[in-house]
Amino acid sequence: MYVDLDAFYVSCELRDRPDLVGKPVIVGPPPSDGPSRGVVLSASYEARAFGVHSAQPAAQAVRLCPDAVWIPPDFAKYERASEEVRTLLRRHASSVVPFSIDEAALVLDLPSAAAARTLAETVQKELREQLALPASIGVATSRPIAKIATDRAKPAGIVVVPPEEAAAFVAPLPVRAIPGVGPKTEELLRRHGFERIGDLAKAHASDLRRRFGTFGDELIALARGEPRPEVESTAGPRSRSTDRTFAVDVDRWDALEPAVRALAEELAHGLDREALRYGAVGVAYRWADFTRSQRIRSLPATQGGSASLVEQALRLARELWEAEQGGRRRRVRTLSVRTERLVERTQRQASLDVFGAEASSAGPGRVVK
DNA sequence: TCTGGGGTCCTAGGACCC
DNA sequence: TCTGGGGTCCTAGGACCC
Repeated sequence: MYVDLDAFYVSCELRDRPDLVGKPVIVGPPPSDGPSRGVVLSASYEARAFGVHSAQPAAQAVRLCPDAVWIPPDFAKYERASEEVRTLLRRHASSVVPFSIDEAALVLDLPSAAAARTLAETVQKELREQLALPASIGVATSRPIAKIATDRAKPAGIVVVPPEEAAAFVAPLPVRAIPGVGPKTEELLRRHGFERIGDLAKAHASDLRRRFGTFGDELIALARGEPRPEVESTAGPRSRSTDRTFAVDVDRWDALEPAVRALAEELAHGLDREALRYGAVGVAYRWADFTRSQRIRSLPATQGGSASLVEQALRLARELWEAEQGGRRRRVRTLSVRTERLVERTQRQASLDVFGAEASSAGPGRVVK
């Protein structure tokens, strides 16, 4: 059972501002703060009627819907609401798998489509009445089909796909409706004669695997409506990053350097709050032409704390910058600092790291007691 | 009319090892 | 004088998601 909260950020804000219910509301950088390079994060359905949608440049949304009420984002508020939702969902399923701040799947074992519908109605009603959050719900025997069903249920609807009807349900839909198929893959599929999901059901597995890698097998299973058990992962986050887009594109190292330092410190504090250590550090630039360059380096042992992160990030940022100065000399639009190969900070791992540092300083092949 | 700030997974080539 | 078959790790980039 896939649960997707409708216009989530806006819905969270409307809980505090009931006077705005029924009006075009946009969560994003308010135009009253001056021209921004930001985008719409969430739009109420009243605003969507004007053509406003998430990820749209704010300036464009202002033109489309000049009377919309803009609210600056409050991510801490949305995180709290998301946790309220998960707590509610856990009362109905032993296993709840969160996919994003506004989506989660309940893993269930139900006797019939009718039972699924009854439960979906209960969950939807509780979300609305207890948390004042509208949700769309899809039910199927595989996650991608449940998600597709949820998309068809928006807004505030329920779509249950019984297993024997799954293939017929997806067959007429365009391949773009498949989660994981974006513009590029859509075009590739179209060139191979796959327009609708039903076309994929007849394809040869080996053929699709050759052209689309491991994704080919998933495409066929989905098109044939095959059930797929949900695998729960207990792994923690794999990376953490933080980005800033400059108000004006930057063309001097002097201006870049303090920003790298600030982002690295911010990231380090976030990792510290989460009790995470990192095994690799990276820096990325998005250039004025919107392409990206990245440099990432693995560390000999995991590290924590802001001093080393700042040092590593500055070195990488400088390298990436000098490489560009020897070439196209583009300006930096967005700066990112990221960490990868994250591990939880525990007593045991901390002591192993100390061992690793001593061992390497003692030279290769030595056993340190 | 320009395009945020987070993330995940996959592929591919090179270095290196047995 | 030439060179197999298997593997891991690292880095860069691409596609996609909310």
